[in-house]
Amino acid sequence: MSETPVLLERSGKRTRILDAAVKVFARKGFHATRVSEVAKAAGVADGTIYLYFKSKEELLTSLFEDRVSHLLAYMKDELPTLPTAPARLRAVINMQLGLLEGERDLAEVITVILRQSTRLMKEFAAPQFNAYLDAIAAIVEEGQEAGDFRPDISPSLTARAVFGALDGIALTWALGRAEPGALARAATQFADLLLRGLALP
Amino acid sequence: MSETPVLLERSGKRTRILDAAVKVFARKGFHATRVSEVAKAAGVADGTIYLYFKSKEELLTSLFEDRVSHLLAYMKDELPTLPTAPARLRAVINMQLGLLEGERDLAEVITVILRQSTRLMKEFAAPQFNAYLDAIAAIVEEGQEAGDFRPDISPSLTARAVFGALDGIALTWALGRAEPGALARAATQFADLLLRGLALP
Amino acid sequence: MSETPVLLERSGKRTRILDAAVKVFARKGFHATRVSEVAKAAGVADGTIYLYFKSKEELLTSLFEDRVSHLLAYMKDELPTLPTAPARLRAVINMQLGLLEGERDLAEVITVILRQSTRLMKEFAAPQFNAYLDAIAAIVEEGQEAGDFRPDISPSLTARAVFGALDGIALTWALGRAEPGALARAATQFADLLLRGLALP
Amino acid sequence: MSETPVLLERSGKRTRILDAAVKVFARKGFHATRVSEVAKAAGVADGTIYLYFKSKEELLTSLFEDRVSHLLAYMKDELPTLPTAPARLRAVINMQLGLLEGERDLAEVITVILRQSTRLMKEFAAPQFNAYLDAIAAIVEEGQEAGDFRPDISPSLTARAVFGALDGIALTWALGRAEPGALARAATQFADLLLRGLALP
DNA sequence: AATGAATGAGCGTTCATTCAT
DNA sequence: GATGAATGAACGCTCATTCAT
Repeated sequence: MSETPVLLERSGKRTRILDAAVKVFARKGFHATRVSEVAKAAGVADGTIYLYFKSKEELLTSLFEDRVSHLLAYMKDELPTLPTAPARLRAVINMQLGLLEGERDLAEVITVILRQSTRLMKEFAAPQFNAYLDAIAAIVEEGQEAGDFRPDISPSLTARAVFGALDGIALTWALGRAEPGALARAATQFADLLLRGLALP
Repeated sequence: MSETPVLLERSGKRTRILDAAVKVFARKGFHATRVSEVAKAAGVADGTIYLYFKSKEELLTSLFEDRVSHLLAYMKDELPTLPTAPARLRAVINMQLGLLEGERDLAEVITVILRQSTRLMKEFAAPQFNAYLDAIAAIVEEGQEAGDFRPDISPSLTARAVFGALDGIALTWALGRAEPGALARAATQFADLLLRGLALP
Repeated sequence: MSETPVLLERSGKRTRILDAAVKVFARKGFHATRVSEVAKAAGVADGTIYLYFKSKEELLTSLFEDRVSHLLAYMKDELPTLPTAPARLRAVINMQLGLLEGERDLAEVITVILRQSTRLMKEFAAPQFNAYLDAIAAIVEEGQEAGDFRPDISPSLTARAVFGALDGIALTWALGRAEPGALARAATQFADLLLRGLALP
Repeated sequence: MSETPVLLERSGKRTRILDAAVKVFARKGFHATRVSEVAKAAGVADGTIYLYFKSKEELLTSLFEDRVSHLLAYMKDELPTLPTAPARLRAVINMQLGLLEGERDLAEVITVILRQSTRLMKEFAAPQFNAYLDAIAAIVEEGQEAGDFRPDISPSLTARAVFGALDGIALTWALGRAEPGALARAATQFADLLLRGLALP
């Protein structure tokens, strides 16, 4: 009963292309991947990719946006409902690692591939990245004000350390160390480590 | 008996090329940098680069090896002389951040550029990276055995988190956030945070 | 028995496409024009164009044929009714320039765009072009036999010069030099110049 | 004894490429010619062309500039030394046709191929073309003031007609009509025709 | 050793054309 | 007939690498 879709999208072709892109990018890296390889993996013609994405680079961008949108939505909607800063911090940790659990390819794309396009990294990812850091720093600050966290540690430094630690955990996991399913356990342990470190003496 | 390399090296041309490479790679990224640009920045002809390095990729590899060799030597020679695991962990932190302090370009190359060559990342950097992680994990393990660190946290996880946190700190610093000179302060704060987190209850 | 085309044509869609093509070709040139642009300007779908024309090139061909058919018909039907060679030559001049007067786009298509497809120029336009030249040469020859024109000038050369001159006049007019409405005046002046040059001493 | 050349140019590689380009462009047209075909015809690698020319389009531009520079130089240096307007007009005619005599390929490039790149035609060729027309118009005007030419014919119209006629003559010659060597004869006849037409009654 | 002109494989992207609906 | 999403062949250009000097 529906009229024609707004633009293309009848079949899940866009989705198929994105799914193919994660796989191929993860295996070969961004620059070493030819657009025609993504097309073949997606089962579409080379040109079809350009009906859905402006360029190879935009394909990577869209991938990132598409997969991370849940995460950002969660940050906006769910986090504020948690009562304390420690709970919120724990939630962020679970979320960032949970996003990747079971999606090794995606993990590799986000931790490694995304950094392969300098332009993309500086113009596109950096702002989102900074916003994410700011959100974490805000939680730390609130915890300090509420007396949950020791006040002598820079929230911004903490944010960067937390993000980096999670990224590092995901990176080694993606590159093949650590057993599958380990991310959940890692999340708990890291949260313990961090919250203990942040606790008042 | 001399440690000096077998070939070339008289004129320091190899060094000039490496120095130029750090600068140009940091500014433009690995893939976006043309070999001819490095040549021009080093004041040599394009072909000359190939007298000292087998390929553009090997140029990046060599850069990494050259700059990180101090760090590895330090790990082998100096660390064991420190009496306790906490002291050794603190030293590693100071070292990794200290390597980069004052060398923003190098920091960017190691935190960002190195990941731009997938092959390099997987074949070359990963082993060294793992060795580094193992060294950190060993310290944690020793600390746990000595009763300095709580025993319920995976040394390997800790290693990855520590490396990632330091890398994340360096990354944001390299990309322009945080004031210059902040790395030293960051090192102290992070060490406090970490050691408190690791301490026995 | 009807002269109307066998297929299609009811809706005047073919005409709409041709009209759109003149405009777009004139503005952007043959190669720089995308079929989809003509389609959009004509208000039809891309594929529709292929119901009326076999290819982009045939679109240009048809355009030429369609617009020039009047001219060729005129040459066959009206010219012979004129009594003298000078009168016929003057008529040809008025006709060739008159065809374009008020149709700047068409003028540009014929003087410039037509030459942009080498194949079209050599295989399609050349024969028609030669027929046209021959017709002019015939007039000159008749004039020489009738004693109206000096006999020492090659009719074929004259034909080429006349066509070229008219084409050159139209070209500069189409490209923006010379005021609108100038073509009629130009026709008269050029006819004076030519007939004087051809006259017996 | 000479030092290294200013930029490349040791061998006549630039010349070889231009020579090859005239031939291939003339045979296949601008758009239908692949850069690799020009390279092969010139006996150089594809990439070499880009050491001498910025783009395929600039190759055509350079061709035009290179070949027409003699003509422009002649217009500036020699024409003014001729005593009367009729002599100067005759000289222009001989020159324009003489440029092409014996260079059928060049003739085709100038009369046909040059018009195949719309951008080139409008941005590059048009100004030079207009300058050329102005030069011819100036001669006609001088002739009128000196009483050599009838005053009732527009110099600018005449210039366009002359250029067009010569272009048309060259075009048919280039496309295969008219015997070789005919251009010289054509020049004389056309000059007679034109000067008679311009003469005072 | 040093040079830098020359090489040529490689690839992102466009767009005329097709065809399932 | 009409549509427009899909196709995939085609090509200009770049740049790491080589090698004659």
